[in-house]
Amino acid sequence: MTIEEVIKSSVPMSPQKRVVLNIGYTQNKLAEGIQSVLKPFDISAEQFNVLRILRGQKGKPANMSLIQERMLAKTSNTTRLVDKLLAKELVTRKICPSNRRKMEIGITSKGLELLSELDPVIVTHEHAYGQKMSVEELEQLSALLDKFRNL
Amino acid sequence: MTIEEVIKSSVPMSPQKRVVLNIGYTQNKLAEGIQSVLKPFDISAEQFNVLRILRGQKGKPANMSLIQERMLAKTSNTTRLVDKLLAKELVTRKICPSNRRKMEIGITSKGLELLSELDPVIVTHEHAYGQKMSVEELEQLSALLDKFRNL
DNA sequence: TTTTTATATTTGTAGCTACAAATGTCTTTG
DNA sequence: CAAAGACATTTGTAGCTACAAATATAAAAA
Repeated sequence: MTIEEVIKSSVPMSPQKRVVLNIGYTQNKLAEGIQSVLKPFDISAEQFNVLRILRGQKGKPANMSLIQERMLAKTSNTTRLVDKLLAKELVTRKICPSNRRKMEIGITSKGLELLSELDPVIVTHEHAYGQKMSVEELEQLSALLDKFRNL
Repeated sequence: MTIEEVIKSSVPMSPQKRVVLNIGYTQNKLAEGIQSVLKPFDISAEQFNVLRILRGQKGKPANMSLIQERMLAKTSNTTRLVDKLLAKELVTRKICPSNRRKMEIGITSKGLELLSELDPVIVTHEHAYGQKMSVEELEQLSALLDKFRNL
């Protein structure tokens, strides 16, 4: 389905507006998919994201602002996400001894195990999209998105 | 900034994954923008969306399922959005006389006035993006997004 | 050293989605 | 007609973001 068919609008629209709608719609579809893939594991997409960031630290503990910075969604409320992960024993949190304003967040082995279970499932989901496109087209799509954002 | 620079990941990733991330990031940026544009008018992006759908009905009242269907976000909780709009006197809601299970939602003149105030502001925001692209590139971007979703 | 300012995080409030269960109304069927 | 089923919407619960205000600690300035 093209975006035109999806919204079956009566009035014609500018290419800009069509792109804006199309990005929104496509992102919705992607998010729904991820969500349903994660659901059986009792973890939200955002919590999953935090776990991946922590794994990326390779042992080094992360503080809250580092996590926030990497989250793409400006003001995801990191405190409350970490609270949830803590309750599931997927992360640890302790006050940084050298600077007691900061927190040191680490991933537990239980957290790492969950991620290694999830990895293949997520890859499968991500690679379900764009199957009908060549690598060149995929790269072009990313390049056009980069250019689109460029104000 | 390219998406690579945004996430500064240490490991290389597949073109598919890069696109997935890029769509998410771009949509975030767009949503933030819309939100800040609507903020002074005390209306959320979702409420704005419902209002536009109602205007599109050109006088015909809409029932809840019609609104839901047009909302792109599968399960936006239409009841609660309409509640908010009702409180601001931007819409009307009454039980459909021919089928009392249904609701008839209409936009008030106050709602229409708000929309006509918002229209130019939104267009300006939408057209801020993609300024550095040709119409052909914008159309190509939409086409690639359509193709990407095509499972 | 005391005050001020900056930094790091948390918390409160309001709005949102996702999903399932509950409610109320119509329609079909025995 | 009455029960069973389908349909349209609402409501409850849990998770999420956005923004601002509050807290706590560290660093800088007077």
